[in-house]
Amino acid sequence: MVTMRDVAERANVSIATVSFVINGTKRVAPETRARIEAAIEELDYRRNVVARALASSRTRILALLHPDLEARPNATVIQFVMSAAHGARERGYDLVLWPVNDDEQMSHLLAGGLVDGALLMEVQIRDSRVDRLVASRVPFALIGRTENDDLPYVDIDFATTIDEAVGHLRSFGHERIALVTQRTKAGPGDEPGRIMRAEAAYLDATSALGRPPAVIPVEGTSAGGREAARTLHDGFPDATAVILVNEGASAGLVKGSRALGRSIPDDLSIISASTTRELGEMIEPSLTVMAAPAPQLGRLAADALIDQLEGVQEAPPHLLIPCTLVPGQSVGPPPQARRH
Amino acid sequence: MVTMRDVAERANVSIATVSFVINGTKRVAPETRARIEAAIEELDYRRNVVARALASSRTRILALLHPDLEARPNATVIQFVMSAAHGARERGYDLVLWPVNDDEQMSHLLAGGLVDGALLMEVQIRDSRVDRLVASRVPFALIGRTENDDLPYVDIDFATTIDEAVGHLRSFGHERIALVTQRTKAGPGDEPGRIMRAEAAYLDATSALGRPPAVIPVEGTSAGGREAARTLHDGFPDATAVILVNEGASAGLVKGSRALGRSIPDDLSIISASTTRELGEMIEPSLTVMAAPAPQLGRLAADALIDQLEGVQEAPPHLLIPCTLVPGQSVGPPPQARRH
DNA sequence: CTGAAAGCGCTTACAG
DNA sequence: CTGAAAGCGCTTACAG
Repeated sequence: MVTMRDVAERANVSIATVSFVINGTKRVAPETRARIEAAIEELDYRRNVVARALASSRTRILALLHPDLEARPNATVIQFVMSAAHGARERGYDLVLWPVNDDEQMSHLLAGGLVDGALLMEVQIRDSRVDRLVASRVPFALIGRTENDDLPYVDIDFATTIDEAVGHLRSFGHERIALVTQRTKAGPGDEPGRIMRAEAAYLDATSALGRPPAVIPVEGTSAGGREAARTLHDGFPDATAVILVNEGASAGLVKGSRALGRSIPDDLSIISASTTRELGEMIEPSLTVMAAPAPQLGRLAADALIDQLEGVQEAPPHLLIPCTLVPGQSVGPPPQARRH
Repeated sequence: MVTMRDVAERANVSIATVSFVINGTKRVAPETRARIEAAIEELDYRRNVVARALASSRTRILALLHPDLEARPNATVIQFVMSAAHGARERGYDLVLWPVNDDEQMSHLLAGGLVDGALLMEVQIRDSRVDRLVASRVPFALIGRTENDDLPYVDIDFATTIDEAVGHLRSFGHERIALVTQRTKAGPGDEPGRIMRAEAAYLDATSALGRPPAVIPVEGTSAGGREAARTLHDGFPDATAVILVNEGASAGLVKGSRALGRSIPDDLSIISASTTRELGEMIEPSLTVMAAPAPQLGRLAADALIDQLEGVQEAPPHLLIPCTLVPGQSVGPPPQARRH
């Protein structure tokens, strides 16, 4: 292994000077710099990142803390992960994946000094992991939000997203609109913020319509989607449209509704919010979706955290981005409107 | 920050002894050990992983090298990633995500000394990244295989998988079976091994049937799937069944075939090989799939690599696991058979 | 069974 | 503009 010492000897300088040119931390005479750069080139030298980390007490490694899902993570989660990894790499940082469900284990990992900062996914309204993070003194950024809006975060703007979805349906004449959400093992209050915020926005919008709300929480699976179709059919027969905030149940809702003899969109219009375009294309009829800005958000989260680590920024970042409407073939006028 | 020195002072021993009990590297008198453990507990000491890495020249970090996909990685890829991260963590290793397409950049990262070993995904028959990996002297395991079978790998057994798929279709009476593969930007020969191996197994099986082969390479997207439906319809009208080795095109093939007036499975039977159960459930009618052993393979790859690093193993690991048939509703008897 | 000491390969005040 | 030296927090022969 070629070390900085080898380079220094070959260039006839001290290792300090080599360090200065590699890091650009001090001005070095042009001729000296040239000699050093030549030596680096000739020896094919690469600075050891571990030694650098120890000496500078900066590892340039970030952790991505995510629940260790027995269930399959959905496509949106993946886009977060990949774009965060990419964004980090582009700025010279590495991203380690920490699949942890246990607060204790998380604190342990954080205390090991491997990472300079952490990104936390699947943040809940009340989230003990966030308390641990704060206590660990490791800088972080949340992907999602808690009740406490002061912490640095990056999140989907669910209020705007749901408003737009409702507006889209209303423009077709729908007034009775149901909401399918995701059931969590956690009790009420500990659910992911997206569920609570989407629900709040939905309640707002339906109260404006003067119609009683219809909220149906199911599992994020095909079976959950079919269950939602049944509940909708039996419990809310007057609903002419439904908005999903449950990626995994989307396909099941469509299949389940059709199995119950309801044609889409003739009998029922469907919008799946906070998901991917690809999902919409896979389903028949093509689903109208609100595409999540996951690819941007992952990178933004990484950038926000790195800015914080490098002292580039002023205030803690608070970024909210709504989903984008991607029309498919699952939304049309409600049955009454078509009859007239 | 509390260091090993703090612990040593509090327990009245040298830091060497503290190191011995933490790592279990040397026997220590029970009373001494107890004093040290108490001190660790009281000070809530956590060994610094960076210092340990530098001193022991073992970072306990693994890299997961994967292409930096502009396109969305499919569900199977994700399962690999997540299970590899989980498997690594369980053995005390961290997994960093390295989205790299450029060989040069890969070598650079490898030379930095951050990782003890690497896992390489999306391996191609001829793969310059593998040559770089070998040259870098960093231990590795492949997820997939090159031509050179001597290197350590973990892979899906495509030959067996395709054989089973063909067998399943033949048991329903199909004789004319087409294969839809994935088109790659790389030239022939540089495609992912799974395509070549699946194709070879398919050619074998169809030659046994005495029928000319029908191989249709398309993009791994919904549009690609629809294109495959058209090609199949126009170019191979006598085919009564099709096997996909193209996860992303599965839904499009179903939608496209139905759009062309072909009922599934009445007019055309479909099996999607090397994908997830979830994909099968999402599609209407439910797709018969060969579920990829991705959740196991990711972990096995991590285990194989770690065994290698820790000198636990004898020979380089060569693990092949076939996909599992999960019957859906997309396979039935061919039209001729039903007519009789 | 325990300790003193060298060393891992860098960065960074501090001098000059 | 450059260098000598301390130090980052550990591990690991080597002695005793």
